[in-house]
Amino acid sequence: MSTTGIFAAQARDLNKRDRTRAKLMDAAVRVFARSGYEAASVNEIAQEADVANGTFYLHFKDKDAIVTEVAIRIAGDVTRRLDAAMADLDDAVERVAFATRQFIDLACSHREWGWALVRAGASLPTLRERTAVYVRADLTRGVKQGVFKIDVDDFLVEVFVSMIVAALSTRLAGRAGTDAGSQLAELQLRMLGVAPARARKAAWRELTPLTLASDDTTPSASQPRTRRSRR
Amino acid sequence: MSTTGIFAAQARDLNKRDRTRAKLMDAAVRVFARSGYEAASVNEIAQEADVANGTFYLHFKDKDAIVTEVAIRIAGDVTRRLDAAMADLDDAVERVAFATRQFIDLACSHREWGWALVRAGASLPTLRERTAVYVRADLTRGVKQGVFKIDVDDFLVEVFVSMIVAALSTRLAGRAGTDAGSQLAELQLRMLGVAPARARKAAWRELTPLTLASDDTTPSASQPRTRRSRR
Amino acid sequence: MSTTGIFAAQARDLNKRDRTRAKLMDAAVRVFARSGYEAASVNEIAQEADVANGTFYLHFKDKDAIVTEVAIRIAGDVTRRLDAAMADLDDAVERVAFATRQFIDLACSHREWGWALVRAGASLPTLRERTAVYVRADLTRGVKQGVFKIDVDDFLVEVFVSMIVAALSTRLAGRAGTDAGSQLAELQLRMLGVAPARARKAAWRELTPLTLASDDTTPSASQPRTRRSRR
Amino acid sequence: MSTTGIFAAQARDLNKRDRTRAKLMDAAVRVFARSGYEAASVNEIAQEADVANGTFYLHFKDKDAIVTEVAIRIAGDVTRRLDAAMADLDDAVERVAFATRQFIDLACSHREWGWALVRAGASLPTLRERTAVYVRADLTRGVKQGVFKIDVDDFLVEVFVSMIVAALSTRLAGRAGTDAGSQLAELQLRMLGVAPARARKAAWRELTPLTLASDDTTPSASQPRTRRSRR
DNA sequence: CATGAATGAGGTTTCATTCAT
DNA sequence: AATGAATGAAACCTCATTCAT
Repeated sequence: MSTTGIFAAQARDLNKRDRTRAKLMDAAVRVFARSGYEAASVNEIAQEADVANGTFYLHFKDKDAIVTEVAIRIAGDVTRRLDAAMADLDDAVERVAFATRQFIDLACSHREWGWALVRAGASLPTLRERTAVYVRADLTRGVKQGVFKIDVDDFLVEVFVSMIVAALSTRLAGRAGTDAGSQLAELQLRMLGVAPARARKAAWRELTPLTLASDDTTPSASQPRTRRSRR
Repeated sequence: MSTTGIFAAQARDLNKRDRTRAKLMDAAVRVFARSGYEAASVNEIAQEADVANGTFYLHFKDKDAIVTEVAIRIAGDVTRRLDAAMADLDDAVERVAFATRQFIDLACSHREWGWALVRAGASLPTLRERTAVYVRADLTRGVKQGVFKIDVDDFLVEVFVSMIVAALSTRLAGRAGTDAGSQLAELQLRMLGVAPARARKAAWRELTPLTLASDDTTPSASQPRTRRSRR
Repeated sequence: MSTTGIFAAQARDLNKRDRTRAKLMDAAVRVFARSGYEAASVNEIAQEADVANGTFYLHFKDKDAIVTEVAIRIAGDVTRRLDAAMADLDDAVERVAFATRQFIDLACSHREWGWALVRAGASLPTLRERTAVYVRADLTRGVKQGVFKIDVDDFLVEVFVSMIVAALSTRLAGRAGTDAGSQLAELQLRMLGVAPARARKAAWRELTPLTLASDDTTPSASQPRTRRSRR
Repeated sequence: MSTTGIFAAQARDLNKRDRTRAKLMDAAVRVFARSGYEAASVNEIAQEADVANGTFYLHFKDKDAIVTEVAIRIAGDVTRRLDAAMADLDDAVERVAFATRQFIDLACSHREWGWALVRAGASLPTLRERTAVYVRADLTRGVKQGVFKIDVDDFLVEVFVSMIVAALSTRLAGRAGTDAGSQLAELQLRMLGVAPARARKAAWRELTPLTLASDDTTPSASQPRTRRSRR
């Protein structure tokens, strides 16, 4: 059960068809993490999911389809999670620092989709686009609040997101420590025009780790961990 | 001549073997630019180079070999070019701004290898590593000069390089204008801790475009183009 | 039915996978018979078996694998058959004559694997080794019975087996008659030191032809053909 | 000079064309010995001969042509050599024993063409045919002299030659000692109907080793070794 | 729904042979 | 004569996808 992937956990109570579908998606994430999108083979995914290869095509039109689906689901899960956690966070500086750090930590605590993100991310425009929306919103908010001295455009968003992916990759590869998120957040805030002292403070503030909803499904009251101290 | 690739241009006067080799390398760059490294096939490269498929193997063991060779050559050409142009530039702020901007402009004026860099860069560790050396040197220089407020480590270098690639990608895709280099340089300098005003000034200073040596080699005294405004 | 190969006949009642595998093995035997091992191509085997080329690789890693499998199966079938038929034959002279003759006749009545043996035998060390065990046993038996005046070693066994293959080859090529087996057996017995008269008698004794078990498996009581005159 | 092949040694004084041709033939022998005929590539032969690959085709139509040529030359050299050495040997028993033993010893002292014989012999029908003529002559002689009790036909000759090749192979592989020739000769004589005592005596008689003419070319009077004691 | 054998297009790689130099 | 780069047919093998069960 602990080795069961996120999607399977979420689908535990659904019908068989959906459970098989979820098994395939989890398998895909693991395989993409291992080998990247191009090198992943449908057979490998099916095998990893412990179903016959033909079964794959009952659930997905082709390899592209599962990638897209996985990307959408991950993006959805994560942004929903982050969004909820930041609901009462108004300050753009804090939001950006929080989102960057939590995203990196989240991806690192689910190494498989962290790697999938890094290894297959290039082939997942959907993922980048969906993420970009949230990034852009927070950057714009910061401009409106007068704390970010930048023009928010595609260019900036792209650069901003790439920094996160680069940080994630370096951290997953073990070439950065657990405070990679804080380091990056500080760099990003300075880049956006936030005063160094303020950037540092926001980036290194104590943080309660998030977990993906799925993990909670298991026991019930065991995790009262949505309580985060917000400034 | 304009359709002839860089390598072929450089090999114009060499023997047939080397000219074919150069044709293959130019073709590889075009194909990588078009489809990325993974999707590129040896046959496609050979076809693009207008040689028989078997010919490829007279020159390179496999796809990896040509990619490595291409990466080494590009990295060599570019860093040699940039290095020479920055020989008498001492100020780290100016160096970083100059290098970032010229690199992006250079890559954009050789769209094919610009795209190859973006599309296949992940599979070109050699390229990243070789580039990283120069980046690190300038970042360290800035720290020593007291203008950068950062710790220089793998993490920072990786993030820094990723920003350049992201900017390049956005610009090549037409989602950023010709001043993408300046925009990015400004962001980077602020990120490194340079005062905003100073960052802006260095990033937007007038600049004489570089060209790759190859294009020049032919005529001799014709280009007095090492004229760079020095602050 | 007569064009169906031995393996396919044996696999008639098995599942599809095994039947395809058997078809491939039969095809391999035919192709090896036609062109020898080296010249045989996987595609040719697949084509001969009337399956897609990719199908080959679902069943065998490469040409080596199928050749080994075929060799093991043939060696198994034949030695099992001969062994059973000689179960109550104690006299080494009779055993050697019987085995040599039956082997050659058997291989000639299954021309395809006879030729495969001859054409690909060199690449079937497994086959030679497995056969050698039985040969050696009978030679040793003869020495113990005092009828063979030889040292039994690798050298002798190798020479002995080569004689059989040479005889088989000549007979298959039509340059020897149906009594090639007897001729060879007589030569071999004399070579081993058996008195000429005794050699001749054993080598030319009337003989009931054997058939490979496979042909029988299907109909049950229909073939009371295990009637062999035992001396 | 000692590493120079036989053909090159023989061609020392010829014109350049013939020397190159000889180098190619020597190289072919070495390559066939290493890898067998099928696996040998023209490029490999050319490289071994230290000439450009295109040069091969100035001398031989194709791979088959050089094989045939080599076979003819070797067969010629050897049979000429053996023939000369047996010129005054009348007794068929002695001739057969002598030829078998000298052939095996000769092939073993020129390991390269010994192996070439074994590895590529199957593809050298010419070689077998040319050898067969001499074998047949001696067998027939023995029948006429009343010492061999056999029918001389293709079948017998084929078996007889195969025994020699098998013995040679076993010896080259190191699985038989230096007296393999004698062992085999004794077996063959018994097989042919020679009385065991006589067979043994002829097969184990003291023997002066032969060498191929080529080796002599080098020094002059140093080898007065064509003197063989003949009974 | 699920299975898993089979398909076949398309990739990789080798090598006998040709041909411009 | 010799060179050696280039050719292209043909081998090898993988894998997305289909289909009979």
